[in-house]
Amino acid sequence: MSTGKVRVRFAPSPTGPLHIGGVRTALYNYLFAKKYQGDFILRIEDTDSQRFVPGAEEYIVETFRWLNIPFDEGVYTGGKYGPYKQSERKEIYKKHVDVLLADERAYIAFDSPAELDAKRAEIPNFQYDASTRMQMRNSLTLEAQAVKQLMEENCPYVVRIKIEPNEDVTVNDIIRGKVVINSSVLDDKVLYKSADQLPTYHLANIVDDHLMEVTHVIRGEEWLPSAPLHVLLYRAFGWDAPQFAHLPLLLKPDGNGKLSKRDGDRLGFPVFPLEWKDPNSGETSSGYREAGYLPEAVINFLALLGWNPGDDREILSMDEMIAAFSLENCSKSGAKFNYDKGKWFNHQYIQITGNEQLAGLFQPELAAHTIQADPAYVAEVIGLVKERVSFVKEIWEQSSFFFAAPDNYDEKTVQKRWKEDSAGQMMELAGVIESINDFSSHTIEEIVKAWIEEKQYHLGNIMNAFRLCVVGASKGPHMFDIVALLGKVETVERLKKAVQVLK
RNA sequence: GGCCCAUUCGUCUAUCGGUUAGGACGCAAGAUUUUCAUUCUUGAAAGAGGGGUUCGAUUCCCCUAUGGGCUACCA
Repeated sequence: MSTGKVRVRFAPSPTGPLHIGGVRTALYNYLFAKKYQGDFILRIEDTDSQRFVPGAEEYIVETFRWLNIPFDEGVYTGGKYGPYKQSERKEIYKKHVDVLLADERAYIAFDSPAELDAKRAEIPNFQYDASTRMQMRNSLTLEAQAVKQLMEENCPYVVRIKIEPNEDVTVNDIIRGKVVINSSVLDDKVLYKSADQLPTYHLANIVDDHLMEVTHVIRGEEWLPSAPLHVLLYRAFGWDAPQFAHLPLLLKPDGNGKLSKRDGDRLGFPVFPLEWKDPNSGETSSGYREAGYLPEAVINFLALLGWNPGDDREILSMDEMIAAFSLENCSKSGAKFNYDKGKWFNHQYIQITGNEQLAGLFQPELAAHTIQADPAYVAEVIGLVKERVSFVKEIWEQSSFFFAAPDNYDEKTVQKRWKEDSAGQMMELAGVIESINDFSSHTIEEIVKAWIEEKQYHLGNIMNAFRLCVVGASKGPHMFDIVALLGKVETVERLKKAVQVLK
């Protein structure tokens, strides 16, 4: 069937913002595909018309655009296996359902939701399967004539798979090994829904993966229980099944259970890649992008949650991850989401990101403070403060004094650092600064320190007072770097202003 | 309830029968420093419990416990 080329897909459902766990699943698919020079496909699984949320599809596309994870094929990208949106493949599914029906691998069931509920209430642990199907209203129990008539009367029906009982079904999972489940515990799953005349996930998934020549199905662990059903479906069609790999889930940082939207609200961190405004409730959920994360950091962080490169590296570029990726190195157990580590990753990536690029990302923050500054100057400022921030938006609190002179002076610092003779010394210092011609950090430092030595002043006292005057608080980078960047005029002005205010 | 999956420092993980059980985040202490950070060094910190198999189990098997997932005309 296939040419041997690796083909994997990410197949989200447009029912809301993409969960960060889904992003990780997509990432693993991408890494795997690229590792083997294969194709990475985006397929939209919108077979649930009830839960469709407008904007969700665009959100998915925007997410991977931001993360710089391109699809080789799929919705918006195109490709020769389309359409890539399941709602546009109705006839394909219908045709395949008919094949199953003709082969008696599936049957038609007329039981209404109410009848099913009644049955469930009546029989504890009721399951629609070989042990119960003969008590129900379906094409197995009804006369052919009756079935025909019901269909002509447009009586709602579903198509169910006919699972033969008592057979051990084996799923070979790359991550977990052999998983064996007896077919008797499986139920006759609905393959085709009457409500919206669309297939369920199970049918659509198998048909599409086969038709799109998907070689490896890499998905979340929540699909493991239905994998035997999928194996049986492939067999019913007479197709070879792709290889399966079920990824462990992302769990809550505290307590138990899988990571959910609520955990983010509760613990104060995003669980979505991008900010999302729910069109129905109007509620807004925060996203990693808006929280100031760099896409590379999010990717690196997520990649290491459930996978390791086989050595001690923690910071890996996309190319390095692709080269090192293997499903065998994925862990079997769920990973608790550790936000602190994510923060650390972002700090690391801020350090290796160019100042000009960071300056661009910092622009909105500057604008919010009504600051207009030369991009080159902003980049230089960022070069001085980047090592003390973990997020782009933290740059402002570390660098605001580069853009405006302090209009007040931190009280505690004043008490601690502003001595009796500070005012006089600072006026003297202003004079020294004014006399410097080569205004480089190094030269300023040399001259100022020489002056301090000559006057027998206490280095700490002078420097701390100096910092208070220029910065307004006890923080910031190397003092002479600040002064050099601020320039002579501005520095002297700030010294004089501070002396005036602080007496 | 039934079925399936999992279980190494607080967290993410390495170990593919023999190790002082390694790394990272976080935490603590120290060093550096004119401030705040950064950085560096050091430290504390783990094989769920019980049976086997084996000369030898964190590693293989079984049981128990715990955690997780699934159990819809949702994906």
